[in-house]
Amino acid sequence: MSDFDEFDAFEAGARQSLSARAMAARPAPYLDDLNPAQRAAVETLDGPVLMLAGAGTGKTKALTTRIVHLLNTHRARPNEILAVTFTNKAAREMKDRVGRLLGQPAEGMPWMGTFHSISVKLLRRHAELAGLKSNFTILDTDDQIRLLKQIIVAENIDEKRWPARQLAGIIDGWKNRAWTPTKVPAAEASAFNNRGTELYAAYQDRLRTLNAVDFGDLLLHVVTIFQAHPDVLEQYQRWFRYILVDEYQDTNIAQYMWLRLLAQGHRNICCVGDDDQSIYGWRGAEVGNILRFEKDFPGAQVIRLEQNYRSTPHILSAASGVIAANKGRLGKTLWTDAQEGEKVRLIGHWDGEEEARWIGEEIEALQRGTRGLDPISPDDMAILVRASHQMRAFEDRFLTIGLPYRVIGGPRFYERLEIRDAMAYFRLAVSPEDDLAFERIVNTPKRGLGDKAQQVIQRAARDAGVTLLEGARRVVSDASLGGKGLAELRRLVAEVDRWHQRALVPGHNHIELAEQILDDSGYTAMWQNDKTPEAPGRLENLKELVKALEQFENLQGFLEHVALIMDNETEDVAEKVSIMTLHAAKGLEFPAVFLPGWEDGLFPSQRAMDESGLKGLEEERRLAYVGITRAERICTISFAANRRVYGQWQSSLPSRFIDELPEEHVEVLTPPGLYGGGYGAAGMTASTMDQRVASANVYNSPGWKRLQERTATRPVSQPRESRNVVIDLDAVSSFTIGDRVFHQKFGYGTVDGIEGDKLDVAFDKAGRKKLVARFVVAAAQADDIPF
DNA sequence: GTTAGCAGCGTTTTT
DNA sequence: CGCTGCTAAC
Repeated sequence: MSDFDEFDAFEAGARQSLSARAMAARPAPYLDDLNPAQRAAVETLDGPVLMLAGAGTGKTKALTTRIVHLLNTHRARPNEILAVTFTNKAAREMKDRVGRLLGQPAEGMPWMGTFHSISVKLLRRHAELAGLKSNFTILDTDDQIRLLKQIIVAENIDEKRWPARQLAGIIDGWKNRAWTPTKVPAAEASAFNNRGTELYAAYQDRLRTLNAVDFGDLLLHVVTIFQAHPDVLEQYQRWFRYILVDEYQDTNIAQYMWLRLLAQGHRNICCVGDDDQSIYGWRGAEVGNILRFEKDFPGAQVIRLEQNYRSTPHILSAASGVIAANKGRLGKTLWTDAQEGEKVRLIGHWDGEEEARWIGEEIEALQRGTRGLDPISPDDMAILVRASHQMRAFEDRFLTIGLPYRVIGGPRFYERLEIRDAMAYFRLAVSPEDDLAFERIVNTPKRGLGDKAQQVIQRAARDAGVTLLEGARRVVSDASLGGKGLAELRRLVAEVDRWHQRALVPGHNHIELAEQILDDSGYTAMWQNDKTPEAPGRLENLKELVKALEQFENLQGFLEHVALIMDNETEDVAEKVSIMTLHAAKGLEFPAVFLPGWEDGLFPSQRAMDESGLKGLEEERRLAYVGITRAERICTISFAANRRVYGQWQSSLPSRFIDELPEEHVEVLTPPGLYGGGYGAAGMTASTMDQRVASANVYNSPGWKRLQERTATRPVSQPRESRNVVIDLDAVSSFTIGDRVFHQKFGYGTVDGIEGDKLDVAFDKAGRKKLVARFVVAAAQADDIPF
């Protein structure tokens, strides 16, 4: 049954009257679970509501309980509630929790999802109003850039000086502001060498021809349809009795307009957010949306959730102290009942390597339980960095000491080359007219169909006004192409036809078909024959892709799903420390959090300050706030005086955010090996330092001096005599010098030396690394991962 | 058509 | 320093 069936019946006048108001609300035991503010947020159902929910104040609980309350009081039926999130993860969590509260799966809530997934649903229904067919394809960033590149080249613009990536950024920015090509203000006319708007229009034309949309279009088309067709808008305004929005501080202008238009009907819109956690301004998010809420929605009630259930008072106060330096906040005062706990710990290091070393040891100490603290599992610890390149130092160190870790947020599954290639094959099998998919795979694997051959196909297609596949068919029958390429092309066309025929059969085995496609096309073989370190992993990923198909009825359903779901959740069981960016950490919490790299220029990032001035600095400060408030019990901030940046040593001052930490909530730790003499003291003069950083005048900065004044005498985590290193004799003895080995991250290499449980490996691509033996396998084992 | 070698560059990234 | 992406030579 379509999600629109009931909606259509409603539009036809067959809606049953909601007996809600006549009916007494059923008992609501779920309300007893809430604090007064949460309860107000749940029970204030009518009219606009802004729920200002600080970090760790039970916002999701309030939001989900509110939905349950709406249902329980019969204010709305499940399909009349529009509940919008940003991420699929958040949508999933909301569904789960509503289901749990209801005691049954929240299946009947078709309008609970991300901005994008809901927009797709709306746009498929009204595609013709945007000049599209309802089976349009959704391009990801990669396709988008390839398309723009084609346009730029076609316009004879020097792609070097004016890269497609940049144009994509400009166009995205415009779409985020809900500007169609004709609506781009004159002030933007100089964009992209004065040709921005013109190329934007060309790009939109091309998308329409391809029956495709990019991510920005999903929102933009819906907004423009609503604006141009009040009758359509009105239906939805009437249908959605209650609207809920999560992470409102992250909405951009287009999303804001989308919401405003829909909310004009019943005016029951509840936005949840925290202006202090707005960290996506650079991506088009407008903090202004949340700051302006009361003006935008007159009569709005603002409910503050301020009781924090996550962190200790010291951590909370430290975070509040930092964020207090921002101007123009709506303002909240977080408080907690929790026990005092540890102060926020602050430590300076000589360089980035030492910082990584110290954190590694500290993690092991926390894991064992030191200084009267209960042991903390590595699963409950996280290292949050400003920029992903900071992760490397930790990975290197942790590999050396054998500390298991996981990196959150790396390249995502569906963005990987091999997955995108495979998907292009599937797309072509489902819709042979998908020219972008055809282009992608026509010479992958190599079929001797290079630029020249592809030009011939392009021309044939354009001349006849047909798709590339049809163009290719003509080229084959005319034999307007030479030798090997022609034979290969003939084969490819025949194969696509065959796949398509099979894909059309209702109830066909799509998993078998997918495997067949990858095998017939030679794609699997391509990676099997590839001897680069990545190849085994790629085959593994392809296997996973096929496995993912099991959850769908056919390829089409799968492709539809994947276009919007780009997440990569691999649940692994081992206890591991998490390493991720501060951005990726939003919404998460950990008993122990490490915040390294608090140096001016790195954090706050120089670039953010240069490009966005005070606005940029304030966003960085919010990022600091997000970081600190991730911690439940232990929060450790650190910085390094020296760091290698792009191969050059650079020294920096402690972050200005460190100065903003209220002293009474901070304990300054002394790094091992430095206590006694202290920082700046005689033993650390330039003469004994690395000459490369001798000119740095770190030790006279106000921040450094203040740091010293605060320095407590208690040193922590001194190098320990007995480290609980378990030497895995099997692992040690299973390798000898000269062995070929394989490592998940570094690929293939040769064992060069063995010291205890550590191997010295010269990797083919990644260089020399010292790492614990159990992180590598014999190369022969990695060679034949079957597909 | 493929590949080696070099110039250029270098936050954050929910969909 | 190390990666990406293009040009120039096989």
